[in-house]
Amino acid sequence: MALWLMKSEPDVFSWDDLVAKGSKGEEWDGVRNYQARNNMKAMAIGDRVFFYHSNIGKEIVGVAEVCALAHPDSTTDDPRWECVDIRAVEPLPRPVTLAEVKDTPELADMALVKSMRLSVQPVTEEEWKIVCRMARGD
DNA sequence: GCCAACGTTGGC
DNA sequence: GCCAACGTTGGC
Repeated sequence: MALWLMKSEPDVFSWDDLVAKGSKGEEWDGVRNYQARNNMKAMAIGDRVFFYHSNIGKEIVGVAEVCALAHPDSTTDDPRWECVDIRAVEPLPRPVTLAEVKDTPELADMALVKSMRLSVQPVTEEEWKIVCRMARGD
């Protein structure tokens, strides 16, 4: 099972919006970046995804999972763009902010810091564990 | 709201 | 195929 992080501006689509979609989840449409799309094409059902609020909050707020493999993006006729569906699994006990990630030397290589503008990015197992630990507050 | 970073587009 | 122009993302 692979691990990922997806960004959303919460005033457009927030964690609460995803929770409200329930077990059917939501199509992650609108991505128009090849690297982000390639990451989605590499996803498998059940892959875990950190849900990150960009712009407002700038924090990782919850864990979601992939519930549909990459399929054509329904918001465009352009066959290049595909997307997966994700659904909420659980909120983090406490959000982990971008500032905290930046203050954590072990997370200096996270794509969140290094590839700031990439909206769908891989997360290593190590990074995942560290963020989860921070979210628990230990 | 500004602007730096960076990806994409299009002229040559 | 290069690179300047342009558009978008996202932190501040």
